[in-house]
Amino acid sequence: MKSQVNVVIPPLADAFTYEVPENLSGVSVGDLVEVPFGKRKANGFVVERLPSVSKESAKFTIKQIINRVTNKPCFHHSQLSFFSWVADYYNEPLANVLDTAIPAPAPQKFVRYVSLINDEIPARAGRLQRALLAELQSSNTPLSYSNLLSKYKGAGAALKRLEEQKIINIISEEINDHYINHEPVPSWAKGAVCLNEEQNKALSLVLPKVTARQFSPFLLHGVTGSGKTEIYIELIQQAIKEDLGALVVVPEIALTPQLVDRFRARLGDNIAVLHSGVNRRTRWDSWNALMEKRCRIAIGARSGIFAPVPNLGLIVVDEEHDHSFKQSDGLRYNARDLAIVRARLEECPVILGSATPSLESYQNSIAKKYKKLTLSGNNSFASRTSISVVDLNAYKPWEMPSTHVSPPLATRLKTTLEANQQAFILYNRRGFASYLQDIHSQEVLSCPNCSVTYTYHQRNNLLVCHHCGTNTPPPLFYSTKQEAKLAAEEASGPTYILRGAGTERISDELASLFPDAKIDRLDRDTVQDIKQYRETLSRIRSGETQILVGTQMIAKGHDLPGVTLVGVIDCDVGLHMPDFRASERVFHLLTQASGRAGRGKEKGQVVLQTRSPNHLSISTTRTQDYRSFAHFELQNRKKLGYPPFTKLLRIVASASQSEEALQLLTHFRALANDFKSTRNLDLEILGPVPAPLEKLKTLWRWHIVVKSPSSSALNRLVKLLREYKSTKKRVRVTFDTDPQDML
DNA sequence: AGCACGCCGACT
DNA sequence: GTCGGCGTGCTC
Repeated sequence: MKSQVNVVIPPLADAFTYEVPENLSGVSVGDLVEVPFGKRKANGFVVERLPSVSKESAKFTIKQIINRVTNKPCFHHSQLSFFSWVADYYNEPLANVLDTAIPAPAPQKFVRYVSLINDEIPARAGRLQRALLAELQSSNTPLSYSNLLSKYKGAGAALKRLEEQKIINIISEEINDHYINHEPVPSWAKGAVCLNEEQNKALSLVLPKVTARQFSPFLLHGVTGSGKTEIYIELIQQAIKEDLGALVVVPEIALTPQLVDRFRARLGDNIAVLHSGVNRRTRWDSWNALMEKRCRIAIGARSGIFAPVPNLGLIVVDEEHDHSFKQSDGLRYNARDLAIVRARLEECPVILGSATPSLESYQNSIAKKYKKLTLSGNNSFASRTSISVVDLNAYKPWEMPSTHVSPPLATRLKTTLEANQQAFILYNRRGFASYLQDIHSQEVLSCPNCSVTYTYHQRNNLLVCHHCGTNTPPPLFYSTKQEAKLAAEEASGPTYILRGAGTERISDELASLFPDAKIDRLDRDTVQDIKQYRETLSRIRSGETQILVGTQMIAKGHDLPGVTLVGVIDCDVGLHMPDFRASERVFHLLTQASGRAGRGKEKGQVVLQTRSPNHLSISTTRTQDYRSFAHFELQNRKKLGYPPFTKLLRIVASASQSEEALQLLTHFRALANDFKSTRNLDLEILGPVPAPLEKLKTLWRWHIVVKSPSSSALNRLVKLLREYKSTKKRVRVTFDTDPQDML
């Protein structure tokens, strides 16, 4: 009897029924299959085996699956409830969730070995055959086919003949262990671990939950260097002992070889690493090793939350405050939030760890939804690092050693360099100048496709749009007002002057202040991929770089003992963004950056330059007072009805004709109002208004923001509005559940 | 997402 | 007369 299965095909929402042909009777849930689909072929995931063959429906004839794309399933049946939850919560087709979660299959790879099965040398054997047999006889293990081929010219035919004569055996073996790291674990990562009292206490609260296989969420609030990683490792060891798996999710940028080495040193090769720098083959092997329990620990970036670890004993989300856990296109999921959901479904403990917890998680710990664990590190960081705030309002321009470096920062840089120590200089803006402005008309040069100004980049002498990448050579411009005024007297027309700054400019200023220092830069312009990023960091580690200038990329949790000074050129960057999370972001950034100072033997120093020294984000960074920051900011959020006290839904419509986008959203607004009053729901509907980035890549954008204490009310609203989505094809609509930013 | 169908304007 | 623009609808 032929069986039937339901198949979902990205990006479609419906499931389609297919018949399983007899030669593919092994097809089961989790398989990726090729199916005939209309007049073409498509790939889809088998999500259901139908209990009995449904009676032939008149609506369509059921077609047969053509083939399996992979020879084993891509996910476990037990993962489906999680995938379905995700699909429902974010209102995306299940097929798209699977498409996002599951890595692209890599073709199978085989290695061939040749072994001797008969010692007799056939009389008719030629010189080549005899040579090959001699080589095989002298070896007591099978030899690599490809090695023989490269060593003996034309060996292929000879080996084939010998195989036919049953003198030798050629065996194929699948290679699927690319996930294993063969590099030796560096010695610094090894060494005995001794947990302090605080760590032991935290451990003792989580361990029983691992053993009991019980859902319980923890917030591990541990300052920089307080030993969070050691706790994770201890817990994972316990999980492994009990034959359970473990899943660790960290921000891509924090997933360094150093971090992985620390895990490897203690947990051996039982680890699959998943991040964007891993090639397709290795990623696929890792996925399958986890599927088949050859490997029990997954450590990955955002999409690692989907890793197929059976019998989960623990989920860890490190640096849980990080915004990169939210995917900002396609399936807009948040890996940190999904960690909680998955832990609940799998019934295991989950730890969210951070030195600066997100206000969402912190509020959950106050509300006793999460159990709070605290590592104060015995205040080692606080006592070893001094943070000072420099009020830029107190200096006249001519008192500044350079435009953006204040006297206190310059002094500390000088002593740091003299002591042969290293400095991080944070300026969270790329490029050389933020914009070019005409001194007569005040006109600012901006991108033709987006509603943002062009940024001037000196390295390639181009005006660049940071949103769509458009670039163009700059017109004639001047660096200072004096120059510009002088030039304006001689010529008519616009006279452009550079305004604002970026890391490129800061790097320049430092080079003229400290001509002998080795200065490096770390931002999206200098590192295009993970490899370059790591190279830049290793130049710091080796001591080659003395001053590293960079954007927020330099703030992530690396342990760089030589860095004793962290300077922030302008803390106010990002403070006045039209976003209710601006204060929180700045606080996180400043605190994380401060944490880079003094991780080694020497005492650390942090210099925060600002024009608003009394701003909460800056004053609490100086006093290292997370608690005060969180409580003040939570009060604000409560007053204004923002998360964590409400849930948000953001609806963005974009179109080449601005009015069309607005029209659709006006219609949506009416539908939402209707929905609200007929169902008597607590929804606050804001907009439509132009999105803060009103024009992006030639499209005009409008948005609606809906606030509600009930996420299910928002979810139902999206389901209702999606029905209408298809009516206007010229307008693109995206629904963002729990948006991280409003741009 | 593809791919086809079908209905209107502009041209070898 | 056709060619081709894209709006609409369907795919087991």
